[in-house]
This record gives sequence, C-alpha cells and structure tokens, in this order.
Amino acid sequence: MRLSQYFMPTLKETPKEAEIVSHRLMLRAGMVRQASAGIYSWLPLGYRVLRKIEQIVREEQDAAGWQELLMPTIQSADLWKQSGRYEDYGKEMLRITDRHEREMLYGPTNEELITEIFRNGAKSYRDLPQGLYHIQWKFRDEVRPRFGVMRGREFLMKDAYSFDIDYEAGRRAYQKQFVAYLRTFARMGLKAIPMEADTGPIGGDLSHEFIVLAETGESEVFCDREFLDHDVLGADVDYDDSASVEKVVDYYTNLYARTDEKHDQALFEKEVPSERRYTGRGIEVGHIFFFGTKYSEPLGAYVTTPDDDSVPVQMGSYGVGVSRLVGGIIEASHDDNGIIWPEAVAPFKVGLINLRVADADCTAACDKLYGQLSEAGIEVAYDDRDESAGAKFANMDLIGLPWQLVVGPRGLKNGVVELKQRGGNGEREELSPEAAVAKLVG
RNA sequence: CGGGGCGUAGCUCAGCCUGGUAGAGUGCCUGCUUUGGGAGCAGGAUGUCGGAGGUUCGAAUCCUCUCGCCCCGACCA
Repeated sequence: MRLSQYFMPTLKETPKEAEIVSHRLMLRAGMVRQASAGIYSWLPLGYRVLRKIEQIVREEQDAAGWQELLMPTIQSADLWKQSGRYEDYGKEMLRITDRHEREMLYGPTNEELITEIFRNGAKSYRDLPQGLYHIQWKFRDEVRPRFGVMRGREFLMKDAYSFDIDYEAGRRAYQKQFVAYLRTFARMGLKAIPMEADTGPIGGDLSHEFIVLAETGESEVFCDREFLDHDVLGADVDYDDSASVEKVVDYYTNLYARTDEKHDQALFEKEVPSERRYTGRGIEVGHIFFFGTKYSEPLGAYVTTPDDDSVPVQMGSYGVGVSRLVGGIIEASHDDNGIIWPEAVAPFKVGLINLRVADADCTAACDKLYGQLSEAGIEVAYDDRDESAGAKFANMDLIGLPWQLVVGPRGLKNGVVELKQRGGNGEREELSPEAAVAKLVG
C-alpha cells in the first residue's frame, strides 16, 4: 500500500478526550475515530489489525473443534424473558421497539439465542457434544464507557458455547477452550495468564479470566513469576486427546494467579516463594465459564439419553474481547514514540520509507523494493509521500510496523539501505537492497 | 448512578472574571528554498464560539434551560 493513497489521518497532537496510552495512540495513528461515547469507527489501519486478531481467534477456535456461525446483533426480547435476564440485565441492555411495537434488543451476549438454536436442532445424546461460536458486535450500554476501545459500549466479541451430555464432558469442553485461549493470546505476542474467577452459583473451579499483563491495566493481579516463562505454543496439544489437553491446563492452573477481587495475601505468601511473587496490573481479554443447566433448563434445551431419559444439556460459554484486544496489545507493547506491533497482528509487516521522493534513483530503488516485497506476499506500507524525512520517521514509529526499511540517496550511493526493527533497540542494519528483501521474505 | 470538569478553526488551546469588529500554535493550500528524526521563508483559506431562550444599544463573554464529551468513584468482555 502506498501511503500517498492510503486513508490514514495521523495526528501530531493527542485529542484531549483520550487519556490512556492505547486510546491516544489509536487516535493519533488514524486507526479509529469516535462516533459517540464508547462507539468507534474503524479506519483502514485499525480495521486491518482488528481483522488479524479476529482471524487468529478464528483459527484457534477452529483448531479446537468449534464451528463458526453467525447470529444477529438484534434479538427479540421473548427469549430473554424466558431466561429471566430481560429483567436482570437492567439498563445495560439497549432496548429497542420496532414499528410493530415489538420489544427488541441489541444483544449484549448470546446465550439465549444459541440455546434456542441448539434446542431446535439437537434432540438426542447422539447429537452431542457440540461447540459453536461466532464473532459478532455486541452492545452493552455502560454507564461510563472509557479507555477507548478497551471499554466501549459497542465491541466485537468472540463468544463460544459448548453443549454436553454431562458434567465430565462439559469439563473437557471447558479445558479445550482454556488451551485454545492460551494459544490464541500467545500467538498475538501477549502474556495472558489464566486467573481464577468467580463461578457464581455453579461453584467449582470452572471459571477463569485471562489477564494480559500491562502496566496500564485496570485490575491489580498477583501471580507466580513462573508463568512468565510458560510457553504454550511450544507445547504439543492434541485436542482429541483429553489427557494432553488436561496436562496443559494443569500446568497453567497449579500455580497461584488471582486478580485483586479473589486475591488472598496469606495464601499468596504461603504458596509462592517471595522472589517469585509477581504483583502488577493486567487487562482482562478473555473469560470462560461453565454454567451447567442455567440456560438449558429455562429454555428447554433437553436431550434424550441412551436410557430414554430427558436431561437438560450442560453448557459453558467462552468470550474473547476481540476489539478490546487491539487496545490491550498496544497497552502491552508501545514506547514513547508510538505503537510496537507484534508481527502477528501488525497492520503491515514492513514500512518502506522513501527519504527523497524527488530523487529519481531513490524513488526507483524504493519502487523496486516495494514491488519485490509485495510479490513475495509481504504486506508493505510504502511511504512515498512528499514529506520531510523526520515526519516520515516519526509517523512510521507511531504506527508501529515491525520493520522499517529506510531508503535514501546517501545510502544508495554506497549501495545500501537500512533495516530497523521497531521493537528492537533502535539499531539500524545497513545492507544491500537484495539482502534486505531476502531477510524480510525469509 | 453519585462527584468533578470541558464544549471557540481539522488538532491543541487563549479570549470569558471586567460585554464592544473572534485569536495563537499546529495542520491545510500556493510559491520558493530545503531534505537522514515531526524543516525555513513568504503568501493564503478556514469558524452557525455545542444548541435554544433571555438580559442588553450590543453577548464567545452575563442569566436560564438543553445537548454532547471527558475524568474520579460504584459497575463491567
């Protein structure tokens, strides 16, 4: 993409409404614009990142055996009255009346709807287990939206649901999602630690919040430092082998990790040696829980068993805040100059800077590099605008692409271009254009 | 939902107290000069002063109402 043709309205100054760093940087980098309180438009650069995150989430859900579907944003109030949540949800639920005076709502979540879909399509234990998910916009009419996309009213969320015949099977589904979450966040370059969460009326140990460690996080967290060295991507996971899955879950649950709500200082000190005690801040990016028959009973999602009994299905639900992750990743990865994207979610892999557009040789060299990299399938943001060098550097640092390929007349005279890694220590490597391409492609 | 604050140029903000022809920086446009970390000079365009009422000869400024947005707290993917 040539930046001279790209709609990326960056800002030199920070709009005053933005307080936290991810919000400031997203506005400055031209990723989003606020449409109204807690509601954002995603501009091309931001939307690219959102889609990358969404795709990683999708791939890991698919790998864990879940099937994607798509439910609507607008739902009928009827189902919510059946589950009792039409009253319980309160003012957070955006209620709408259509032209026929029917009560509708903009879905804050989808347990009711998915349960209805399931009950209409599955009647027997033979139809189980099932795992379904979708990635859809939700709306919760927060009293006080804040932190940009980290806590908007409208947000993109992946929510998955499991349907099983009994508790043990439900537990296995839960564990698969647990592992899928670890992999999902790790692929985005995040340290996400599963922490015990309230299980509500169900009890048991089947609820975890996944917390990304970030200085600017909203909740205080306490955990064993050992977690920082855990590597789930290196683990050999076979989702069809429950022992393999359980092994990973155990590895991530046998050490202390709690948010301030659940924190027990005495227990923390007892279980974790002082040098391994980590206290910091974090952002909740995922929440999984098993809730048994909470919805299947009132909504009548029953299946027949081999003995010809009729039992309500055991369910769990598993959420990932997709749009929140965009902010969360920035909170966890930035410096004074701007964003530092992990490569897996970066809007482009390489920022190609043409330092002197007016210089024919320089521009020819840049055009060639742009062509070669693009042909090799590398996503390149090519800054071919007629701007000063300083402006280009500052802008490229701001949008945070992993690699900067800097081409100027001075270097070209010596047959070299410069390659800089955004997240690195700022050092530039001088090498021939061919070598630079080889390095970026390889 | 309690408490606080802010709405003036695309962005950051001054002007308001003490009413009298709407400003600066930055960005934008034009030209020239520059060119390796948000360049210099010269010229230029840009506003229903959030909205509605009111007071006044006269309102960005004073009064009333209203809308929007932000921050702290309580609440949340």
